[in-house]
Amino acid sequence: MPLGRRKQLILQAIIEDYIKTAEPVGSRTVSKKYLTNVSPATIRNEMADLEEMGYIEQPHTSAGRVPSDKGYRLYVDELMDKRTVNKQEHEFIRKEFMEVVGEIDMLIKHASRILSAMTNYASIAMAPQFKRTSLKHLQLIKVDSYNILAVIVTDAGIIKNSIFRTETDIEDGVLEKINKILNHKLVGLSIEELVNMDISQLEVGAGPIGEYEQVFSKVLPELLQALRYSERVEIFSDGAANLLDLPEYNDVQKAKNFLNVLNESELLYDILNDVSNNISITIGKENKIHQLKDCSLITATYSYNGKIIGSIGVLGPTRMKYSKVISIVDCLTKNLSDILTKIVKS
Amino acid sequence: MPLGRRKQLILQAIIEDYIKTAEPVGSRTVSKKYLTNVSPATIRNEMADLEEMGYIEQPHTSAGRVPSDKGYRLYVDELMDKRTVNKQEHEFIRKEFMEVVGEIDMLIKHASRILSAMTNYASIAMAPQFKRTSLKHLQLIKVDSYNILAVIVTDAGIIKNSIFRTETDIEDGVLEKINKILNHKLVGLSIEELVNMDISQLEVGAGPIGEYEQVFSKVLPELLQALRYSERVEIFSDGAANLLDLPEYNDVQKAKNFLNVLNESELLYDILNDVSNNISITIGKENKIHQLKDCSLITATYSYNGKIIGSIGVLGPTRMKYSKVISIVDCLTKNLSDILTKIVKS
DNA sequence: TGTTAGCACTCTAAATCATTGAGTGCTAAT
DNA sequence: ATTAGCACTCAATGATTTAGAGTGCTAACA
Repeated sequence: MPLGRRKQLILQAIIEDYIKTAEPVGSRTVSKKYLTNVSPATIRNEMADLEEMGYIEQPHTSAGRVPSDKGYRLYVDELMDKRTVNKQEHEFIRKEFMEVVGEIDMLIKHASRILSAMTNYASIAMAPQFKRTSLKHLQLIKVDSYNILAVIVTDAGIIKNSIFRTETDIEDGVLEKINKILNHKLVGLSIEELVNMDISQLEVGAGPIGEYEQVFSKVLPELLQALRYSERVEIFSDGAANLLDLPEYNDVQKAKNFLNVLNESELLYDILNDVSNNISITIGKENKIHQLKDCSLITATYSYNGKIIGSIGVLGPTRMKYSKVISIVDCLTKNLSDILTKIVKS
Repeated sequence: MPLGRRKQLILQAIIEDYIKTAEPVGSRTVSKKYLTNVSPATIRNEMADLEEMGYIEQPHTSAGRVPSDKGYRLYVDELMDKRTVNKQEHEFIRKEFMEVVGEIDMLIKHASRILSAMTNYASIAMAPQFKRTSLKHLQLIKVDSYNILAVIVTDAGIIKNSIFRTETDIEDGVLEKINKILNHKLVGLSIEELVNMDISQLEVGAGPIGEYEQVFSKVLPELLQALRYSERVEIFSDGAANLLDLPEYNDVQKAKNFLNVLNESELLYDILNDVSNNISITIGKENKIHQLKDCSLITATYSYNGKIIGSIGVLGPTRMKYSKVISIVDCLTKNLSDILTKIVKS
């Protein structure tokens, strides 16, 4: 049953007023501020219908109405005005990204900070997923007689290091050769392929490898181990304190719940990892994590060279400024993708 | 004026009871639970004295007494029973450290997590300060025609990477030579020395350098830049949510203040950086950061090969379980130092 | 002289109660 | 179909009371 036009307007009014004020919205308010040519009584009737349909709820008999998750969902999908970032916001994002230097993880961390600063909600971000990138350069370095450092460079400028021991003192020249061979064989493969690779397949390869087989059989497993270990991805979050300003978190217990989630990298990883669409919006109980049943989450992916390598998002109350947040998240991830792609190309 | 013995006992009783309960302590309580052979009236007299001397305070006329910062200070310095970690705790720390793998920063992060889990307060930690370590190995790697990756390995297994561009396509052989020269000249120097080094001094050095001067003059500044940039040290914190369980943070505003401090890496860096003694205890208003005037901070340094390279600490209310926390922080940093030293040697 | 019992006094926290007002649902009139 | 009118509900607010924990002081005591 498609909602009548007036019902839509009333629902929209209720949601937008509630987003602003966090107070239940009464018929009088709607009539005065939003639908000035309709009387409160009429609106009351409509509201009763909307409640019956499950779009709004009443905290108690003598209070106004509050949007339900279903209401927010309709709002986001159909009712809301979809805005884009304004000039100042766009400029702000651009500027903030200008002054970033250093490792790529720091760039993501910074992006997270920007996001929480601009939205006044909490933000979470996942550093580029190593496994989604592909090998660009690999180098084994002899740090001292018994320690070898593997340096792995992939797409998007991600660099990983791993130190491991060997019992035998490998000659510089040999390592040099091994480096050449490995790079020749492996560069261009995705890390995911590498990790699942059958080592033996490589070992029985063509000519020159056999010569160093001993060293290989020592070094390769360690290298794969390092690769596997690096699959773990850093998770950042920022702006948790912002939420304490919101009336819904006046209850310290709720705030604590929330903070606990933000500290569980595993959980956040799960949240950020199952993002497939470009922008994903999760409202209240739609959330898999039950601790977040009063929260909404807006995430978006960022990519390198058109390939999705990570995601970043905003976590706030269901009473969220959806339109604003969506536009900001969208703009931010686009900028982020651009920068990532540029950094490496330029 | 040295406090009389009985006054000491009373002060100790008040502090320990207050640490447990967070409720002002009355004369009756002290008489009943701690000094059973002294009447409440007598204790009242003593308490009036203690208050005059500034060791305790009265929230309001008809309440019990609460320790002042000065009182806690005396308690920590002279009154408190100095305990050490018990077997379970010791075992717990040992075990937790066993299963750590991966980068050194992760080790510190994990240490921070252990600390907050064991104490139920918030913990902060500083990753090893790059500048306090010395160069072990340096390698420039050609990633592709125009990008060079500098890998810097120092003491305690710290590894830093930096990618930079060159306009000229440097030959592999040349880079190889430069690596040799740089390592020969620079290995063993502390990063601090390196950073403050006069480049020209190196450039006009003996024989073989001249040959590659052009390349050198391109590469060295970038390298120094990378070193300087790496001086920034990662700061971790954990367990902030623990504090929300404490009655003193029932006030959301206070909690927010606190969280904000924990998000300001700069502030935390300052806090952790000015640690000179092995263990340092800062109580309430002794703290330089005014936002922490209701908190106590216990920090300790950890070291590699006897050289201090970082520190880690616990942040909680002034009503902190000093003895317990001190023993845990002490044990943890000792273990950490051991492990750091072992990792690299073994 | 140090200690203690007794007592009046203070002040917060909790409980109780009345009041206010925002908002509703229903009915009847338009 | 819309709206004015009205009785009703219920949370929030504030005033008032009560209870009790704790103090300081005085006077008695060892």
